[in-house]
Amino acid sequence: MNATLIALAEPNRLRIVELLREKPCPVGEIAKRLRLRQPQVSKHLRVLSDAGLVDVRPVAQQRIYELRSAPFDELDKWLETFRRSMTYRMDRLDDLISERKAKKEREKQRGD
Amino acid sequence: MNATLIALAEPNRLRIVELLREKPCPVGEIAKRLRLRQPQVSKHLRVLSDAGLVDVRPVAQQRIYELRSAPFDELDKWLETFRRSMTYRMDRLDDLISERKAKKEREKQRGD
DNA sequence: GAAGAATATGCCTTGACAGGCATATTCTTC
DNA sequence: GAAGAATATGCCTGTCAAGGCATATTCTTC
Repeated sequence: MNATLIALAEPNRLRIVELLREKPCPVGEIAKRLRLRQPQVSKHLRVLSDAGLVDVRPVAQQRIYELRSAPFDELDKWLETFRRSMTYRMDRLDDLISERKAKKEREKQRGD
Repeated sequence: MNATLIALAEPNRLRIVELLREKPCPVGEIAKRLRLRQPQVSKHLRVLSDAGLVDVRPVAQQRIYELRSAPFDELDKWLETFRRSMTYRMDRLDDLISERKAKKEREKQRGD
């Protein structure tokens, strides 16, 4: 769970994942489409792989990366428990009010 | 979205969020229950607040922190589109592969 | 088996960030 | 208004991870 979040937190890795959401992709194409250097892409894919977010499949010299669904299912379950415990805050108005208060607080403390 | 993930990626912050899932909580109690130093807790809460994950409500000298639902709703939406495109992808996986091969063949024969 | 394509890895540098601690700030109570 | 509780902030340090680059590795094709 935490591993999944850590892997997804890095901006370029998130971009890679969102690209892979469309379709499986070889390293070179990822690098090209996201305008990243190939070594960095390989490293990011390594991290994603270690976290269980992607699978690799070799085709000739290429390596096709694709998303695994398991971690996303987990994340979904985790979110579900959250939704349950937060349903009592359904009214938007209450949210907006406390939001305004918090913002004021922050400004005040910064001496703005 | 990315901000939410970054905020959640830090292990102790994740613990704080999971604690707040139960009920709103003042800083001191968070520190005590998670066995963290108060300043670190305040700093983590600052990050969570900046990311819009929590709200603050002052009560006497205490500050009660509570989760906001909006970011989790967003995360949920994001995940939903993900699941959609992943099942779609799974169905068409083989098609995409042979498609790619065919494209390569064509490029090759053109002398690319 | 030599050349070249696609990818992975190792080393280095730098920036960001979490923890520790002291201290400032805010609020209450007397 | 002084004392003390609850919290925030500033500074310092160490660590870790991402980017850059060179190079190793693997596979294909001739």
